[in-house]
Amino acid sequence: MLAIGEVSRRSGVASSALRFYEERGLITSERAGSGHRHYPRSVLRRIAFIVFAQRIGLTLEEIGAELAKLPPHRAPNRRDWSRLSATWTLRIDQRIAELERLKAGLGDCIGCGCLSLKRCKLANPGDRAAGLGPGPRYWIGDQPLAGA
Amino acid sequence: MLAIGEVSRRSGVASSALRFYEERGLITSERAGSGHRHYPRSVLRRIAFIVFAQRIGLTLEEIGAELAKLPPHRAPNRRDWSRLSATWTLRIDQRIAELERLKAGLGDCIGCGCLSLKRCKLANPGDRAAGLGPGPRYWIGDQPLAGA
DNA sequence: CCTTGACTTCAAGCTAACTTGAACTTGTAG
DNA sequence: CTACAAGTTCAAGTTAGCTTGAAGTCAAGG
Repeated sequence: MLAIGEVSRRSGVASSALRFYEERGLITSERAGSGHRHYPRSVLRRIAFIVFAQRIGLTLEEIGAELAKLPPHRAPNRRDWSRLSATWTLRIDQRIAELERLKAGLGDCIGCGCLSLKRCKLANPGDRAAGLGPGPRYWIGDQPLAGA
Repeated sequence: MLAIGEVSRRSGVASSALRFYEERGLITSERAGSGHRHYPRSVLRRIAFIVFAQRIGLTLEEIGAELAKLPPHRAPNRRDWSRLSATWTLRIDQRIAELERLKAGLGDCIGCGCLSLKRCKLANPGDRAAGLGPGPRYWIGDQPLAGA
């Protein structure tokens, strides 16, 4: 069992962040009689997952949903983890594809002045990986005219 | 010359956002006697640039710095724009490379439980494209032990 | 002239993901 | 026993990128 400071040092994630993750239900801890948190070693793998997932572009809420799929009362094994990461691979590929499209569009769209909202769909609408807040962005594929 | 509502409709960017961009120096407007903003058509291309750049992962501050490189008293031409986007291509490639590393690391690191801070450097330290706030993240390449 | 809608400014609010500070308790070393 | 580091909770602050609301102005149609 590890104290919060120990986990923080080993993971590189601040203690305050760990408490925050716990509040959000991403990790759990047992409490000593004193009230101090104690973590099993396996929490480190869980934290690694969180950090990787963030880097890929998932929100903490999404990450929480993924983690909830792990077996509740058993230490996750290799297969459990790889099942989760399978969906990531898809997301990563989608994000890469979007970046490739953006790259290709740099010359075509900004360079040439093609600002037609109909022609210039560089990104797939469904992608929330880059999570840039609300508000329509026709150029990035939000379908300005079709539909509603 | 276009009114702010017109620019908003054509670009898909909210009027409030346009005012915000102006406040941050990303775009400029002329004022009618009434105080209303009037934009030249060229502002649309500038806005397109902003939207694309955000999608790639640049902050508004970085975008402002890029836009500041455009000729001040002349409408930017194709070459001007492509000069700017040249640096983006590099960023995009770096980000793609990071995503590829993450993808490759999914199985290796989380799957197998390799949580060693020394071995598990999946991302390049300098990359701010994903901009996930402060705090060290050893696993993503922040060099925990070397250096200070 | 009156209404309506588009515009103005300014201040405050929002979300995500944390951090920071205050005030307090616990565990350990000397 | 006394320090002091490390832990606790809770509330409030931070940054980015806007949005929303209040209060008021301006322009065009009837």
